[in-house]
Amino acid sequence: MTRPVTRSLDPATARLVERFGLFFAQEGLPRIAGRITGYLLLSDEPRSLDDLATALGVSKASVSTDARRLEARGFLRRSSRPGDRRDFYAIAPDGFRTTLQSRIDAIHRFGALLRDAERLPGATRRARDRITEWNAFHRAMAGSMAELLEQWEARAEAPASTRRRA
Amino acid sequence: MTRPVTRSLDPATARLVERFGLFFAQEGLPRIAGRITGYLLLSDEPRSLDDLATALGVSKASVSTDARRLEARGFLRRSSRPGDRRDFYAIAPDGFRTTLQSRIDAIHRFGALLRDAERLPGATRRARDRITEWNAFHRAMAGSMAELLEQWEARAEAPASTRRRA
DNA sequence: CGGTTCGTTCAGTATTGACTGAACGTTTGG
DNA sequence: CCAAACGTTCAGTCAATACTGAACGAACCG
Repeated sequence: MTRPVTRSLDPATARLVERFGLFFAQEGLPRIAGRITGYLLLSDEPRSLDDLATALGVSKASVSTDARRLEARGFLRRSSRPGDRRDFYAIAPDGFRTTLQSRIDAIHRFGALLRDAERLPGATRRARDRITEWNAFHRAMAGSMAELLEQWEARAEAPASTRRRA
Repeated sequence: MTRPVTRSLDPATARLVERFGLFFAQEGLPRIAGRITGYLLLSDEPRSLDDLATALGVSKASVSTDARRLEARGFLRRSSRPGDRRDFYAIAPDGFRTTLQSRIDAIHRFGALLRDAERLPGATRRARDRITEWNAFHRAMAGSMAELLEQWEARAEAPASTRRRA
């Protein structure tokens, strides 16, 4: 059980994991974080740092920092086992929930900026109106995302039989 | 009319514009792009490249590339005036629309990745189910954003009298 | 035709950040 | 105690990119 990953991944998996890395990089996040995410998404059991490092072919230092960063973002969950000193990482069950929440927070921070811009003494009437419209749009967007979040949580709490798929 | 901006901004405006720059930088975009956005958001008339450069205290080269990049993203609109060889930039009226659309596209690209991961031969049942759930969530999110977009366009097309302000 | 005024491009610099190997402190087990 | 196995940290390297000044080409104007 939980056989350690001593060798690299098979080509097909490696290619897919790499695509995760590239996607993350395109979004401005470290590529290794993407690879970790892709690999853990396909892993059933939580993986240790050494597992991740050898499977992905990167240094343990990078895995340590990136995994911890992903954990801080709520994307991964760190677990430990009795009698084992290692840390294990797995995809957090509600990972996207935390991610979406941080996106909503960012929108609100931008909204605060817009609010201050709107109140600037030098702002003309037209500028104020334009900013107000932006603000309304962003508020609507944050609201829409928050609503989706609530619906999803309600769905997650519903019994599996009432959903299309578990 | 359209008096050129030969000197820097007043302190309060400059501070706010700088906050836009910092916000953009935090989101992984060039800081100057944020400053341009903030400044144009407060400007009534479109601004020339030289106006932008002197007002923001940066080189014209930077303003040229960043303004063009923002234009490509649909964030700014470039205009010209008869008898004037200069280009003028202003906030695009439907700027957030294009921005949101590109966000939706990114989600769909990620969805394609998840679909491929789901179909990976080595994937176990549990992994497949986990990925399916992720995919459903992202699809719901893209749908929610697209819906918001439609609603907003409908609102934009409505006569001004039915809205709070034009 | 020059000379001026645009915008863009290009080479170069500086800054940021990803990534690594090695060192470190801690815990476990002999 | 010692040695091995953890995770973290730190100095250093490397690549990407933001930003600049100067050069460039095109359009306009005398």
